[in-house]
Amino acid sequence: MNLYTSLIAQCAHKKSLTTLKAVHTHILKSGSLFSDFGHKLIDGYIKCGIIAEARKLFDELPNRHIVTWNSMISSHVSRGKTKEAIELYNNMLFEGVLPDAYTFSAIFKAFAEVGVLSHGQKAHALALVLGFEVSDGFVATAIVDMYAKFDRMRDARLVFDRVLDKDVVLCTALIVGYNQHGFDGEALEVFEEMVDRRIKPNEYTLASVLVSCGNLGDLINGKSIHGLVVKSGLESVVASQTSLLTMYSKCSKVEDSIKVFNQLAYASHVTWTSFIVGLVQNGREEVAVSVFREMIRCSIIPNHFTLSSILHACSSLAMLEVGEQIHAVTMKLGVDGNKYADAALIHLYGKCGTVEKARSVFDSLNELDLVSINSMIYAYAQNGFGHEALQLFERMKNLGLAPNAVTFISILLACNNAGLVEEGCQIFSFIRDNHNVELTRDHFTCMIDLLGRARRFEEAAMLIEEVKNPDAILWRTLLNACKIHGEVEMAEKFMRKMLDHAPEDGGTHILLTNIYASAGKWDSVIEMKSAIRDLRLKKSPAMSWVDIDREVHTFMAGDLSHPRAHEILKMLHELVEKVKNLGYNPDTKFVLQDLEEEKKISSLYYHSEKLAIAFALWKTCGRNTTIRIFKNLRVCGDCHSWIKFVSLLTGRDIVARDAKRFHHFKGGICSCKDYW
DNA sequence: TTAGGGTTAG
Repeated sequence: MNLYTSLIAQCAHKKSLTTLKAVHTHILKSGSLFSDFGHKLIDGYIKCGIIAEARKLFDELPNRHIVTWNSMISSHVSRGKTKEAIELYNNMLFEGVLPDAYTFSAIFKAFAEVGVLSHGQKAHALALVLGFEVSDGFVATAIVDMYAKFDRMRDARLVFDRVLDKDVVLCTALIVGYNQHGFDGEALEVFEEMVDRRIKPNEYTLASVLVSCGNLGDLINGKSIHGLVVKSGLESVVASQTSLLTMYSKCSKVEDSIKVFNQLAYASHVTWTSFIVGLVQNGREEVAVSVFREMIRCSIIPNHFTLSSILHACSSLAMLEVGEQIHAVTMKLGVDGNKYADAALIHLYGKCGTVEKARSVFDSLNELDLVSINSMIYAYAQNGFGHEALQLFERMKNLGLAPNAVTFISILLACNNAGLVEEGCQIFSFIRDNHNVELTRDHFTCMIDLLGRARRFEEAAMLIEEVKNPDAILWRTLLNACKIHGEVEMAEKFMRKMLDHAPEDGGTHILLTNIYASAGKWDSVIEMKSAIRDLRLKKSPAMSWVDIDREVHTFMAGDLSHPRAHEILKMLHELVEKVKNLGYNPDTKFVLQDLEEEKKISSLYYHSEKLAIAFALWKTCGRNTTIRIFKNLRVCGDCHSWIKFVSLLTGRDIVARDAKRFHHFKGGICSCKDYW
């Protein structure tokens, strides 16, 4: 008997299944009593990872011991077979075997995973009656963790407070619960409490509190916990490092995050991803792309977290070609089908002005959800496809999906960019009557733009009055509408009102200067310019860029410093002469300087978007690809008209993304139908 | 012979 016991123990220790099976057969042949060795064999099979065989023996075993029940239950839980674990637990109670601390520490995880709170609460009551809740740290931790997973932080806290001997794992479970539900302040409080009680935090604790510091932007605590990581000798623990660099990037200390990453001896795929995410969130998209390439070179496989982040980096910089390469990687890795990655792809194609590609990703989705539909509506909105956006909005409602604040911003933007005034007003009143969605400043900005551009200035101004603490952006939106319609007096009236709220807003001053300039009121322009000087405001220079063969070329208005300036100017003059024959007439009201007419015309020619297009046409001569240019400000009316003629003249499709939206020029027509 | 907590995304 002792020989079998020790043999089984050896097999379990070495995880040697073949020997275990041989011992098992030997026991059966020897005629020894199964009840004497059953428990040992079951333990052996569990340790060798063969749960099915353990279960078979368990079902045949008479007089099952509590330890064997516990082993069966916990082995099922740890392998994710939660339903079977709960079934075993219920059988155990049915047979009159009372659970102990080991049983409870395993079973609460199963209830949390299956998602039936009431069953978990019933087991909690039993643990309470049997006296395990306050006396056993393992049980208490499992209950705290379960309540946290059910989003019942108050219950978790009540249990935590009742426990007599709190240890590091129990405290960490509560901290994690708080941090995962957005209660970062509470997480830090528990951390301070444990430090006061002289409970030593470990790598699990530190990883979590660092995330909370990051979420709170609390660099002071973050840095002192960094010190603790070093002091505790946890610098080489990957999760602590991941949380550290996340903390720094969330506190906008991207350089520190880079420093942490560069000092790592090893980085897991999670660490690489966190690093990339931090870079993207801090506007370091280009660095993020090169880090992503480095990650691939190091044979670290990206997952849907990584891919959706890097796709967002491509969206921000409108890097279509790189984005397409990452789309291919996504497909190769089978990550397409993940809702976050798919939404990021739709977003990318929308941001790059390739709506048909966004739609093709959208059409390939097996299941539509709020995020994918929002992404598609936004793609339509930016590109001026108002009716398509509205159709999708209807489809969303028919599917029974409730629109959220993001949906409404996108749909209002869609109405705005397509000039669908009545539709926009209807949707805005719908949001007002629908108490599930709160109206934000963004919704108001969109409506003010829509109304202003439809010359409904008074209605727009009334909307601004409705907003608590209106910001300068709202007024600037209205002033921009005045500019489009040449309403100088109206603009002055709004400017006076606006100055009460945001007297030092540079954007508004510049806008009013431009309104005076386009109306030819040069005296007022001079006055405004001196006010702007007094405020020490700087106007951001107009800039356009174009990506050709993976190289980005940037152009500023009037700047002829490009190494190919000679070719660009030659092409530009040729284009201007040819489009004039087609009917292009330079419109000098877009020149915001007091110059002679002839000088005004030549200053129009050197607008940054014209330089970028001339360069792109020269560089891609003989190809028939779409030209994509990007501009930091809004495209000017004269350039808009010029590009239409150029698209007609050359037969090339031109897509321009300005600060607000896309313009697709084809055969002399723009997708915005001259409304922007 | 049996047990607990962590890091990344829209």
